[in-house]
Amino acid sequence: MIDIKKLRDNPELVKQALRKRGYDLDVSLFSRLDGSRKSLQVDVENLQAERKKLSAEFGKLKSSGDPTDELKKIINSKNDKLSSKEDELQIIISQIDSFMLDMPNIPDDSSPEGSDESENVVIKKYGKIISTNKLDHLEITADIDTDLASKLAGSRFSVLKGDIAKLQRSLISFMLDNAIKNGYEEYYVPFMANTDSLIGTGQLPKFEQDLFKANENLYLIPTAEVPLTNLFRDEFLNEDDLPIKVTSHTPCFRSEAGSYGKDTKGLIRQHQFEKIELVQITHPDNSMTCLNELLSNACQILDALKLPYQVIELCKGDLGFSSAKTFDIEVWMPSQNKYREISSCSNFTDFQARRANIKFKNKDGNYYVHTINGSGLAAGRCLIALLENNYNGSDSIKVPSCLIQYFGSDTIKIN
RNA sequence: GGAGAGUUGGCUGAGUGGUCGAAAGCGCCUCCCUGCUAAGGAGGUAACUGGGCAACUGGUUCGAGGGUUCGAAUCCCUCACUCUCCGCCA
Repeated sequence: MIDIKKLRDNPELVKQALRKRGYDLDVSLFSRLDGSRKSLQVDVENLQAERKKLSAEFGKLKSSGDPTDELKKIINSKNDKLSSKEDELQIIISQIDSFMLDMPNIPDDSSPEGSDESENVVIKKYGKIISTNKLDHLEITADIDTDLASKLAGSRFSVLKGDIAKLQRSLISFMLDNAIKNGYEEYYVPFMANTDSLIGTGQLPKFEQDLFKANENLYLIPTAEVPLTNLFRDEFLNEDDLPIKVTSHTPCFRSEAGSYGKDTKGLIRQHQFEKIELVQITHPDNSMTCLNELLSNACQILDALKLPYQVIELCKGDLGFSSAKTFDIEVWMPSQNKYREISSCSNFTDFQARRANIKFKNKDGNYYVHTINGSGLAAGRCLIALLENNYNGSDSIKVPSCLIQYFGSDTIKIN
């Protein structure tokens, strides 16, 4: 949620900033709503103040034994007026609330201009593309079984067997240990989240169709960003404790509504996948520095795995709903002959902090923190990148040296 | 699943119809004292929000939502959550 004061004071400025990400802000609707809010609120508060005074008088009359009938009549008629005004005000306020909740974050000035992904900017390339392998991960190993998964659950699920399952587990352990080494505290969290949490991080109310709903108030998490960030919801944090760095490995669940026909084969786009998430709760003064640190924390994984990748900076038009600035890390997928997203590292500035009410106090006042997060990394996609890049073309896959201590061997034999 | 207790400020916790946005303690801030530190003393310190250039001045909020009442942290109803005991269970 953006600062409503900013919107009141500079609606045109906000409108222009949001236009760059393709959002058309209805300024006249907002000023109409906010105008009615203002006059109604003044009326309501005046009536409330009057009632307070009259009720106190009533109490005095009552205790001195004087008649109260006349005053009661006056108060009652004021109350009638008050409650109808209150109802009107309530309606306007809830309209303003949903207006604000539907509005995306304002892009950071430093994000490149552009209207869609074609205008994203490559800012770093790492590693040499050496694999000439054309086989995809399903063709390389039979131990990734999507047919079996469809018997169990349906399309967009997978069953991993034997060394492949173990390799994914090794990746997860390596990534977590790396995060811990970088100062993140590991958490184990619920894989379901309530609506307040999902509103806090920005998935609700706008993107309900992307989530799996378990019951009236519970959803499967689409990313550990949700539980990790909401650990701090409605908290006052210690300014000296910032930045707070936390991490967790969780499965992530996405309905992938609207992605029919996209990435239908293999593990690229699944309803359920494993991910290590990095989250930082930062001081607003240095959140961009923290974002760069988090980005390099994520890149370290691919460096260690020796997988070719590139980092791109999203242009304003391609930013996610809650983000002010985003770097995507894309790993080389030989079978597709292109880079695919394996992490998205974003600075949400105070957007999530406002929704989730995460603040710190110092002697000058109360301030919203900034929130930063990114995958470090998506384990499923990392697994297939590893298989495809490290396949020897016939019968084995090389295990990178950083994983050997977890996996227990330097090669995977395949049939 | 059964029975009971609870949810109050940054934290602990008192408060059963008006004098309560709320005692006390902790924490924090300012000052005094002290060679330094510790201890001690004085004062200050909830959040959100409206109006106003400002000084300032209103309103809301005691888990959430309804109700009773001139007036609700306090009484009634519904719901959520937490804890304890019993049952069941990985």
